[in-house]
Amino acid sequence: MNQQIVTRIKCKDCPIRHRAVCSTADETELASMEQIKTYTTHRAGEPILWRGDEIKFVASIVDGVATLGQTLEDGRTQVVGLMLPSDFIGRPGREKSKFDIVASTDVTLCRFERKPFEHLLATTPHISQRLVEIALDELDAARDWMILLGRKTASEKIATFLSMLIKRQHIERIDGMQPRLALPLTREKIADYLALTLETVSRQMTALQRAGVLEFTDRRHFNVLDMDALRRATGDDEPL
Amino acid sequence: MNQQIVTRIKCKDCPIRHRAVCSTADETELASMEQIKTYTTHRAGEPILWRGDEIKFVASIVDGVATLGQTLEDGRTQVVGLMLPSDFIGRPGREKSKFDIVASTDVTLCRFERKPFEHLLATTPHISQRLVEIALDELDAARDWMILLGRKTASEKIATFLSMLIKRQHIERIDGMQPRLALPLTREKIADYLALTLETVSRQMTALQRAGVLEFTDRRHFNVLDMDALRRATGDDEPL
DNA sequence: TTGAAAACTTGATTCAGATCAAGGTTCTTG
DNA sequence: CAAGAACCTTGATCTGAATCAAGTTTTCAA
Repeated sequence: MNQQIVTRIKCKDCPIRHRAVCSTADETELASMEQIKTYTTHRAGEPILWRGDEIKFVASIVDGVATLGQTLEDGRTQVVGLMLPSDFIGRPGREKSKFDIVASTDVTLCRFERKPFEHLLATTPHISQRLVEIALDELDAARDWMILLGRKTASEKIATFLSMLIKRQHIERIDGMQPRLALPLTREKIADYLALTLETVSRQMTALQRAGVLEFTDRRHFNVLDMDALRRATGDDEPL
Repeated sequence: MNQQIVTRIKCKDCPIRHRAVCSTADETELASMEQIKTYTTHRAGEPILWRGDEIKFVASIVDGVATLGQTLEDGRTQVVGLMLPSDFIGRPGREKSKFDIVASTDVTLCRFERKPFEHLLATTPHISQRLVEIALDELDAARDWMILLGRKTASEKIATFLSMLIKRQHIERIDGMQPRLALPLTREKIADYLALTLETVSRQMTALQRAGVLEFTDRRHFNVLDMDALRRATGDDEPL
């Protein structure tokens, strides 16, 4: 596991301070977290943790994108989670990872050894409460993804994926400007996340472009031309 | 919502006492839970909570089976969770349900008004710790289901579903006896859970019977004749 | 007890997306 | 900066499961 320890950033200057597992921690609590944290970076494509590995640490994603993946015995794979900045990696109270975690872009982690973190959890209600919220939010997200995997068509899947990226990266339309997005995954990884093939992903993205819904500036960047059309193309009811 | 209040059962005599959200509660804590609980029953087929409804209560399933479901705007449906005895329904801290919850067999719930339960959570670390465990276990289960929905074939889906039923109902093979199982869902609901059609579910079950893996005694009951063959038919790696 | 509805099975046909195939474009690195 | 490797696109064909169809069996209410 190729990784590199980088300079510590002060928690109060941290870009994910207000959204991560530490968001509800007060100054004293933050000080104890600061004690036990380490920053590491992982290059795009490198594994962070394999299925079956001992879970030595938990972490928040500070920057970059990682995938949580599953594999069947014959090699078919499914990405079961997309981890963006402020998301929490690892599971307190579990010895071994059930999933492969792979850096999809260059990733910076704010890492805690598992044992000290578990101690912190047991003694700091603010942090354990935040972790419940995070777990329940992820559970809702996983269940939303289940209807996508089970019942949506290829074009609905692509539209839902792109809408989700826009929503989760907190990208807003600023007076008339159309949102511009970077795809953090290759066509192949998008296919693994949506349960399609890379050919189908490619074709459906081309179709959305031809329909005038969006416009690719290069293979990994696009502008949304018609946000409402994209929303309608997801097949979803209005969100609650 | 047709429901019926039934006689209270004492917590210490409760069949799910050792597995539900109350499992780590001590005697004092159990006493406070006993204060605010109510038992209700729901007939097979009746809704317990619709998507968009205000969440007035949370509950443990004492007996029976309920489904958590999602619907797309054109009516396509996906069951995103199967709730068995000791499972927890509802989400503290959320105002409205994101899912339809429907009794699939007759169901008995041990119910708590949401607000008093949230108070209990905030003041009873044992219960909130247990709720984190439950949420994280459900998250793992949801992610396991994602690879089924995305990448498994129809026959692997059926084999996985039947294996899961055996595992979650804690049915053991007792000296040579083959496990006998009741299907708690109709073919149509199984199809909604596995993202298949009811016709495909029917055909694949017939195929497993013809292959000698299992044997139906009637439409809702079967014996497993070859547990190893069933396990192999799931397509999974060995579990960790 | 019986008639209708619900649940299930089996067969024929269709189709969305997979697979197979052949190139084109953009990175990477020596 | 050249060449190989990744990554992506587009086309032709195939296939697993959906859809359409026609029954049979079971359940349940009147």
